[in-house]
Amino acid sequence: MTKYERAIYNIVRMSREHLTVRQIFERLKMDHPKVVLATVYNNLNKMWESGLIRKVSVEGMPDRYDILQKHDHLVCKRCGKILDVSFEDLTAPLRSQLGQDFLFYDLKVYYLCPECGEKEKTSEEAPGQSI
Amino acid sequence: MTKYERAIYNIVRMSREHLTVRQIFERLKMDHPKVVLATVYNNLNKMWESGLIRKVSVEGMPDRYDILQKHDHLVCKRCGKILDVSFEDLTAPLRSQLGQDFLFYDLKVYYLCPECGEKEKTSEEAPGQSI
DNA sequence: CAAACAATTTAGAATGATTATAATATAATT
DNA sequence: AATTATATTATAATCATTCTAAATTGTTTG
Repeated sequence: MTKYERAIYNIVRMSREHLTVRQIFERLKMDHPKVVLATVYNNLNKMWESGLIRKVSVEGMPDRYDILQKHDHLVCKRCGKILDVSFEDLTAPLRSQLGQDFLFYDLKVYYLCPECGEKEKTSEEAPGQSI
Repeated sequence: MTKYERAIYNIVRMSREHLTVRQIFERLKMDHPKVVLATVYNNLNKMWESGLIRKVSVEGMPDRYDILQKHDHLVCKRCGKILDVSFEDLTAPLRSQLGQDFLFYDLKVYYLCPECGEKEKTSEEAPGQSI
């Protein structure tokens, strides 16, 4: 592991949030002011390809990264903020319903976070919804 | 509904695949050669915001659109191709585990499609993986 | 240690997706 | 028909991401 790879990995690992590439870059620059955005992309892709980190995508927003295996996500459909949650494991029932093996699954539950729930009531300019 | 809105809606509705904006644009141009990409974006966003169509995002790929409510997705982790599947409904158990109401959920199961499963064995240049 | 080779980083250009803007065209309303 | 509102066009602008080639660093081996 190179020094940047390790540093990026630690930023992703230590963060309670789900960081975008740009946020990771900003944090990395605190300790390594000369680093360049492409390096962050290179290392994130490398670690993603090797399965070390996970990419989380929410429609219309840049991908985010996290590290913890085995958890699900609670996503605010309005502001896109993500919380970790752990629902009961679905691997076995999904495999049996699918009738074949698979690699992993991704479960997101969309809701309105407390702040957005408030705003939604008044504002007519809501960012949008899914499904 | 304007003529473009209706036409775009029908393209999304009729397609067996999950189309990207660009694919929808290409199909729309067959019947309406003068239409412009921004119109496709405008109408898709409008229909997405009003809940008429659904946006499906897979990490690292442009968003795709579909129409059917109430189904899940089987995604090839290598090429990103999406198939519709219907697992048993999780609304009730998720709500009770979460302890609160939510808007909807999104369940994706990642696997290697037959073509990619083959390639994976040989090629050392695999596009990557998640989790 | 030094030469040779491999891998990483940099800088910046290139590509793609999406949004914003202002002008024009179309549709709806009085 | 005149007025107003809404959609569409044609760009330009903005982001996110990838690519390229050169420079740098790291590793291996004579």
